[in-house]
Amino acid sequence: MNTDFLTTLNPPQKEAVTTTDGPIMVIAGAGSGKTHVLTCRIAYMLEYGNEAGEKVDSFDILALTFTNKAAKEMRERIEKMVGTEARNIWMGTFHSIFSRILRVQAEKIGYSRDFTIYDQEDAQGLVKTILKELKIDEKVFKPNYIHNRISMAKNMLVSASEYEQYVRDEWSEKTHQVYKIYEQRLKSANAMDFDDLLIKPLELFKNNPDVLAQYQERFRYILVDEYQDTNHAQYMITRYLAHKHENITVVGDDAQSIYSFRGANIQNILNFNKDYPQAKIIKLEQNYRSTPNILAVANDVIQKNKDQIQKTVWTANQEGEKVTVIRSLTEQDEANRVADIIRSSRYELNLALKDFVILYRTNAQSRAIEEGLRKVGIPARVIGGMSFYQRKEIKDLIAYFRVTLNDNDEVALKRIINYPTRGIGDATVEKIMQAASVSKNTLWQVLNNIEQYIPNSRISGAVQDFATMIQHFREYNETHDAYETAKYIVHQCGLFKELKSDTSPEGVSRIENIQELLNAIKFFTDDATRSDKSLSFFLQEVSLLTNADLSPDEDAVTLMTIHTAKGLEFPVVFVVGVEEDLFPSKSSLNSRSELEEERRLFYVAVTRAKKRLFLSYSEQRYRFGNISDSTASRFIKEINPELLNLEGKASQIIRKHEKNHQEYLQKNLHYTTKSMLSTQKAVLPKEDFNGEFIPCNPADLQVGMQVRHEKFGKGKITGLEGIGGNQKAHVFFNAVGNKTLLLKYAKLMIVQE
DNA sequence: CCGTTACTCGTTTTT
DNA sequence: CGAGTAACGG
Repeated sequence: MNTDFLTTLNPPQKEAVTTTDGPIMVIAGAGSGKTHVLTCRIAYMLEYGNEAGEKVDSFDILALTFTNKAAKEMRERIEKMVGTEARNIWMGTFHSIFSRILRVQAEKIGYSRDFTIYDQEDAQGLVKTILKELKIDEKVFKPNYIHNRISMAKNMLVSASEYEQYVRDEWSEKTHQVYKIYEQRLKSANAMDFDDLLIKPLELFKNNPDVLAQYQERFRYILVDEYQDTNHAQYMITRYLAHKHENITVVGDDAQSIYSFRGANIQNILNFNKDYPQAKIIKLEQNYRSTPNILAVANDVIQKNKDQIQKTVWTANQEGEKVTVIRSLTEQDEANRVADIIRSSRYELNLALKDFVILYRTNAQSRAIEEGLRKVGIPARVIGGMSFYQRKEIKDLIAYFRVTLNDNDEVALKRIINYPTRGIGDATVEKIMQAASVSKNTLWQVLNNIEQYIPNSRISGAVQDFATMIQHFREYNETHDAYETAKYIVHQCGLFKELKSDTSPEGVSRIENIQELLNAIKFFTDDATRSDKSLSFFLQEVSLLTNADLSPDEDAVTLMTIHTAKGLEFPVVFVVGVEEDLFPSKSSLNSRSELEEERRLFYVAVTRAKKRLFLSYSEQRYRFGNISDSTASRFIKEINPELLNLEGKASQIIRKHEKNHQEYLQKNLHYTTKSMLSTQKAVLPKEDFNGEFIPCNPADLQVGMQVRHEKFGKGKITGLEGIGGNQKAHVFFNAVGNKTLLLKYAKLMIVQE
């Protein structure tokens, strides 16, 4: 190990690294080398031991990070310093670490270890189902609002029954009603939502002192990064675990607390020394990232906030340029100007495209920017928004995996029971749910013995077939790894066939996405360092992925929300849409604390920049399809004007570098973005049929006959099925391909050869 | 039962 | 403008 690393640290950094024992709070200003300190600290403990001179075992360290990516990077850096010992450290997000622990301890809290994790969409879907069942108007009581209230309650450790005491209006009353059933349904689905991954460990610890003692002993050294964004449940977890040894280090910056909307409590960091009166507080105030100008802008704005820990972030870095404020007329204009500046300054500063980032307040803003970059041929990578694993086709396939592994997964089951369509409609699903709830049996039992619960039903055959198919998947999975099982399911469940028949650009891209998921699973199964190659384990990992975790390494400009950019740095940063009502967001103007959070968000945005920073606003912006006027954000007005350059000199620089850009385009002509895929629908070719349309008697139809349909034109019957009113014909139409028609309604005319 | 069409309503931010 | 839902016709 390189023993010189201590000399690379400034005095407070060194203190943060070498003070190994007892409670410590490190206030790490933006760009103060926090990650470096954390890595050195862990390496130091492993290499030199604690203050008593004992070596610290890598298995005894628990490090909680904000994203899985941060954990991965830190682990790699530690491994470079101390070797493979680094692999034993428990390092990851709260959610991933405790889902791991809950798998092992599942039986103790009444779950089985194959429990499913419901993401936001799944959880909201369940709330919606419950609202429907309770006949509560979901137009008024929106599922996402109700779910949000439930989630907040769970974060605050208020159970469904305890929630009753907070009922004071119609909203809280309905929330209470739904909350109770929501919890039951999660339980009977053997599922946990994101909040449960933090609450259930507390339940486990409370009811099993021996288990708590075991983990307290194991995690002798606890480290929590981004402590300013922990919520109450996370706070309680750390208190429980640290209670015995009190070797807890929390690292954070109150000025960067930006997640209160999901329950983060800034008081956790502001009150740390009340919880641990003997705590040592170390402030890292020297910034190594940004120019003095950029830092001055950040400080100007943040000092308007009342609630904060006193600190002075400063830098010894070289004087840079002024911060440029870009003012545009429209959002297209804004996008064009950003694109222009990128294509000129990349040559002027000799930067790669991935050195540029464009940050915005809301995901919806990415479109205009993407379009502007695409026009001049600059590749862009949009992080977040609809991420890969949230796409419909991916979620559909994953729902098949989920049902295969956990047959009580209600949400996943509903999603796939009739997709691709197999004749089990809403009405039938409703009946099945009813039967399960009345008989107090699981959904799976009902499905498997459908005749017993819903006798003489028309659709029992279809339901039985579905159940048998899932049963096959389950058996196959027992003897195969994740990739083999996934491939088997894709081809057997009908999804692949369904998508293959769709030849539109979106259909093709869906097939590609399915293929990409299979590749990801293959990559997972081929990973030699993994011991568990089951589909179950793959799913567990996938459900906890975050935006920041997906990082293909092509050279492209990055677009993301400011929230996603937390913890990152870029040579050149554009903050776009710095307008009143957008940033600060309109909905934050009701309270001082919400406005202060917006200001912290602005602080985070500004402090991502190393060399150059642009703040951009437009005088007009599309909102809900209408153009509306906007003005510069109050945050811009809070900056000392001397730090700002109000007019960029974009145009001259562009002319100077236009030739370089043209050469670049020549070399990269193949470049396209996904957003270029057109969404146009297939247009039916006009047919030269002018005769009178006379529908035939369905009984006269035979396989192989040429027929004509009023809308679809000419086709050939490829199959007939069903009897009486339920008779269907499969017809291959020249214009639109295969269709299944219910002959009760569809009129066909026999074409005489 | 299924697909198409007409309307409504919304944007914070995410593990 | 676009996603998502209700209503309807085949």
